[in-house]
Amino acid sequence: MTIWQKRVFNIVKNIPRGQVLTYGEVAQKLGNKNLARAVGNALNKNRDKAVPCHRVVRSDGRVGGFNRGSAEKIELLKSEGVKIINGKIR
DNA sequence: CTAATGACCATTA
DNA sequence: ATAATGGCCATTA
Repeated sequence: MTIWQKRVFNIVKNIPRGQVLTYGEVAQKLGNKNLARAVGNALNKNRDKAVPCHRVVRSDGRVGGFNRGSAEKIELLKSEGVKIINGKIR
């Protein structure tokens, strides 16, 4: 567990149910929007279900990756009321 | 130390 | 609309 992961998780942990943030938005909350890639890198290693890492998506509306597969990520989001059309948010 | 990798993003063609 | 490109940063080999 690195200090970077703690910073990322603290943001992601506060995402309400049914809401999503982009990797870039999370990066901006950390002070620098260029951290988007590193944010995904941290979430990739997360296996704690207390942090809803499935609520972080890409800026182009696609869901992005997931450690258990993108399909599972989509199902989780749909079960929370997030609308996904043709693999894209909204 | 360097180099490669990745759940990204904005720009360009 | 899609595809390629360059850049960004933390982690890992």
